[in-house]
Amino acid sequence: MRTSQYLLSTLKETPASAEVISHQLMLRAGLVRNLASGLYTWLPTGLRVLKKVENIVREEMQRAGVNEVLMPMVQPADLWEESGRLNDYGPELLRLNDRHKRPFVLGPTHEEVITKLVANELSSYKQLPLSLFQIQTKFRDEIRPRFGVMRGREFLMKDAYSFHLEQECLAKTYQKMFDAYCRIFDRLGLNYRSVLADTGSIGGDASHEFHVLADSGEDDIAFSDVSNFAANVEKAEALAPTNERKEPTQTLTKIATPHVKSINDVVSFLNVDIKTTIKTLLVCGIENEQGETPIVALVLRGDHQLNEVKAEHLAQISSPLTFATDEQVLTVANCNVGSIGPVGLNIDIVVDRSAAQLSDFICGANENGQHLSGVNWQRDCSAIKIADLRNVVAGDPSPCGQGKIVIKRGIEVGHIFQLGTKYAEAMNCSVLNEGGRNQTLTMGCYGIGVSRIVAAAIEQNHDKYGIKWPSAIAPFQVAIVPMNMAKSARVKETAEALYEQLNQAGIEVLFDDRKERPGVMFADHELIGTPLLLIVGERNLDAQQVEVKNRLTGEKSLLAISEVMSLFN
RNA sequence: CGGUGAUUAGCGCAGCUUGGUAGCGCACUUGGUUUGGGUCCAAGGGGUCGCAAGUUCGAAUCUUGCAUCACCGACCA
Repeated sequence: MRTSQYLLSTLKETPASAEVISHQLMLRAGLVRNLASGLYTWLPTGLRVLKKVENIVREEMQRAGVNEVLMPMVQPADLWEESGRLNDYGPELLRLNDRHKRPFVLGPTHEEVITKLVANELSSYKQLPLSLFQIQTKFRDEIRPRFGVMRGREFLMKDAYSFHLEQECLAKTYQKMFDAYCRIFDRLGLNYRSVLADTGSIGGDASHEFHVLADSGEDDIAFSDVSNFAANVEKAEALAPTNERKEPTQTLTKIATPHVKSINDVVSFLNVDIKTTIKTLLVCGIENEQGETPIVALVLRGDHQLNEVKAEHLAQISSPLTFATDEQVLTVANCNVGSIGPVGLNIDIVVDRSAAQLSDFICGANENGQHLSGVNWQRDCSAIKIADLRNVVAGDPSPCGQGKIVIKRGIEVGHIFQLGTKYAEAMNCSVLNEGGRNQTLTMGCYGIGVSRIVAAAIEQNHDKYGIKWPSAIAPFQVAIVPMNMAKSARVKETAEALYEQLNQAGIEVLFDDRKERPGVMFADHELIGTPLLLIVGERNLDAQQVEVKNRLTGEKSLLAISEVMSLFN
């Protein structure tokens, strides 16, 4: 490709709307352009990278024996009615009507469509197991699109689905997919980790996420500093303290705490250690037969944070987690938020393991402007349940039993689930088994965020000059940068000959034939991140040499023109 | 969904307080100059100042409404 025929579209200045480095560089290097919130056009350079990622994913899926299909992005709402997700999925699901007023949705994922397909196509256990994948645009009406293509509303995803008669077989395919994912991220040249994940609303038995480690990531990952344990913080268990709870030494005392509303207020007003305080959160429970929603109290140590996923998993808590309204709080606790405490509270109380370990602690008194000190479980408040409710924090013992927790940020680029029979049951997806009986299939699903990987790769591979592509996904393998080609016939001839030769060899080469000063060209190619530059100039032509510059290492060396092809062996 | 801020040329911004129909840098066009790290000089093109209404002789500027974009929050005990 010649730059004179190519939409380079690099920018000198950073558009004000771009926050993270990958978004800034994707705009500056001319990879994408914003159309509307969360919607992006892929320009030629960006599309080249996207296709590279896509092809690596495709090759590894095929190697793992997964069949490629392509399903519609627009799906009948009926299908979603059938699976029950039309209501469950919420406002992220974009709904629309066709000219006949028939309801449709834009597919945020394709479990319904694929399960329906397989239900129609398969009839015998002999056709199992079967795995299918597609690489396709998804649409999720994100509450807050941000960071460019990292969290766009429309994005490219590889989604795969496997179908099995037995859990055992699913587990095997799951492992195979896990291995395929490792190969994919290895080939992409990314620094990634597989981590234990929550199965979320999808349910199922096992789930792993694949995260690219980067400070701009939106997820917290908990690692052990000793073993290879890694889990999403949503999932990581906070172990119960091992030491015995201390006996009460203080008497229960009410203290006036005017205008004290938050834990931080309590700590500074009373000048106490935050670890001697607890906070009480009121949330909605499961609706009972009378159609009433009971309120449940969740109790945490002051310095700990509620893990919503863990809370939602509790039998008596409604999902999604909903906090009690101010009116409900007043009814239940006789006070406003900020003064709630477990003592004397006449509702279900679930206490986090760490909070349950405290003695002589401080909490709200269920009376505005009042707190209690010297509070002790059992003596002052006995009807409690204990559960793991909090996020792990750095320094906690690792749930694997070895080492301490370290927390790092990650960008979720892959997620695999053992789904079980949820969709197969809903969509009536079954085959005849060996005994001639109908048997519902069990499923796995496996996603990779193809467009997100492009952004994640940049987060991990850049410097102050621009992008440093891992060579597997670079838009071009090499750029020819001629010095003053307009004035030097020799330079022009040499550059043209090299271009011809590289093209013949099938190497992706960008020939910078613009009439620009050297500095402009160098800056553009460094921004775009082409791994190799071939610099052709009068200076080295007498010796029949070109200069080779490596974008990743910054190394420069001279190479005989006749030896250029040796760079690509 | 809540809060905050923004919207003036392709991009980055100034002008608004104190109303008199727009300016800077980059980019772009033309000519010259320069040519191994974003040359320099000169001339030029491009904006119904997000949209709508209002106040006024007169609105980018004041008022109101709307739209879009961005950031923060959605943990409050």
